[in-house]
Amino acid sequence: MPDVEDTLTNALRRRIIDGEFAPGTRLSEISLAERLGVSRNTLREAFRVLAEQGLIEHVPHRGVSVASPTVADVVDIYRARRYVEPAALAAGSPLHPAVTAMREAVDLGETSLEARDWRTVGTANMAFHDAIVALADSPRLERLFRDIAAELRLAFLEIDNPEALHAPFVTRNRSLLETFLEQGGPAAAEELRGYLILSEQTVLGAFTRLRRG
Amino acid sequence: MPDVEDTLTNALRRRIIDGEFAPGTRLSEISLAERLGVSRNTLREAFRVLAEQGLIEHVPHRGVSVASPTVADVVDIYRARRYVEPAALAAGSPLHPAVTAMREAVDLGETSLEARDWRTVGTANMAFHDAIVALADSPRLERLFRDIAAELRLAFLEIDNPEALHAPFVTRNRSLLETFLEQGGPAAAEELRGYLILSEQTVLGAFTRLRRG
DNA sequence: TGGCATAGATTGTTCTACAACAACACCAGC
DNA sequence: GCTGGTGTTGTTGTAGAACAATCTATGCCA
Repeated sequence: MPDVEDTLTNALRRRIIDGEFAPGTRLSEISLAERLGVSRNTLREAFRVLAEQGLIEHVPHRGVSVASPTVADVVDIYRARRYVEPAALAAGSPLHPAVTAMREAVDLGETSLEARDWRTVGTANMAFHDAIVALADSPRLERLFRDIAAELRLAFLEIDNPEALHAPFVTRNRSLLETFLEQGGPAAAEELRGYLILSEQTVLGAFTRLRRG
Repeated sequence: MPDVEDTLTNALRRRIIDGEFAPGTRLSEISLAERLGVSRNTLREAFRVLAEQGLIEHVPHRGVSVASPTVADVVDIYRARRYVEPAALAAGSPLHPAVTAMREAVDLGETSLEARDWRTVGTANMAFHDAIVALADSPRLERLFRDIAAELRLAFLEIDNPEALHAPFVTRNRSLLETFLEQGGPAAAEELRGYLILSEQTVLGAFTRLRRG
C-alpha cells in the first residue's frame, strides 16, 4: 500500500465511522482535498477504495457521499452476519487466540456500561463480534465482516440512540461467551442465531421509527 | 460510477481474469496507460478498485502486479466458499429464479464438455456456483463470491490444466442440482460440502505439483 | 567475491487545464 | 400560476506535465 494515500484512506475511514461526516453528507473533492491538505487526485484514489468498501457512494458526475444504509442494507448486513458468525463460532476452538479478544471485549463492554459510555459499549460490542469472526482464521471472511461492520456503524450513527442499541447486548455477550466455553461451539452458535435476530429487530425497529419521523 | 474509468476497471478486470496478463505480471503505470489510451491518474484509480477486490497486488513504490494466489490463498478461498455456498443452498428455494441459472449452467457445462471446450466448461462451472450464492439474495455475499471466484480463476490460470480441473465437476453439478430439486436444500448442502472438499483437493494437488516443478 | 555508491527507472503526489455533465435559475409562452 | 425550454454555474472526469521519493541494477573498488 502507498504511504500518504493509504494513511489518507484510513484517516477518512475513521472519520466517517466516527460520525464526523454524517451519513448522506456530500464530500466535495475540492474542499475536502484542501481541508485535508492533499491533492484531488490522491483524494480520488482514496475515494475509490472507500467506495469499494461500501463506506461511500459514488454517483457519476455527482460525486461521492457518505453511505446512508437503507432498511434493505441493514437486512442484508444481518443476513450476511447470520451466514458467517454462527458458523465461525460453531467451528471455533476455545483455545483460539481470538477467545482472549472475546473476553476482553466482554469485559470492556461491562465496564463501559457501568460508566454509561455508550460509544465504547458499541465499540466493545463490535470488537466482540470481530473476534468471533476471527475464530474462522479466514482473511477474506474477516474483510467481509470489517466492511459490513463499518456499514452497520453508519446505520447506528443515524439512529443516534446508543443506549437502546448497545446496552442490552452486554449481558448477552457475556452469556454467549460462557455458553461457548462451557457448552461448546454448536450450542453457542444456536444462541448467537437468536441473538442476531433480536439485534436485527432492535436496529430495524429504531430505524423504521426514525425514517418515518 | 464514472464513465471511462468504470469501463476501464471492468475491461482490465476481464483481461486479467481471461489471462491476458499472467498472474504475477507487473503492470507498469506508464506503459499500460499508454497502451490503454488513458492517463496515469485514471489508470491508478482503476488499480485501487482492482486491488481492493484482490485481483492485483499493490506494493508501495513497487507498483502493482497481477495477483498470484498462494496455497494459503486457495485454502482460504475454499474456506470462505464452505461458509457461504452450502448454507445458501440449504436455505434456497427451488422456486428461486437463480435455479434457472443453475440449470443453464449445468446444461452449458455438459455441452461444452462434449465439445472439449474447457474454457467454457470452467466458465459454466463458475456460473453454477454463482447461481448457488444468488439463492441467498444477498448483494454482499454475492460480492464476496464474485471477488473470491475471480481470485480462484487466477489460480486456475496458473495451473493451466483445465480438463483435469473442470471436467470432473460437470457430472457433479448435474447431480447436485438433482439432489437439490428432488431431496431439498439440506441434502444438497451436504453433498456440496463433499464436493467442495474434493474440488479443493484437486486444485491444491495440481497447485503444489506446479509450485514444485 | 562482496559491499557500496551512483545512475536510471518507476512510483507517489501535486498542479493546471479543459471537457462533460448536472443542478439551478431564469425567462417565455400557455 | 404553471410548464417547458435554455443558459449559467459549479462540480466532476480526464489528461498531461512536473518533481520528489523510492526502488533496482549496474559497475566500481577493496
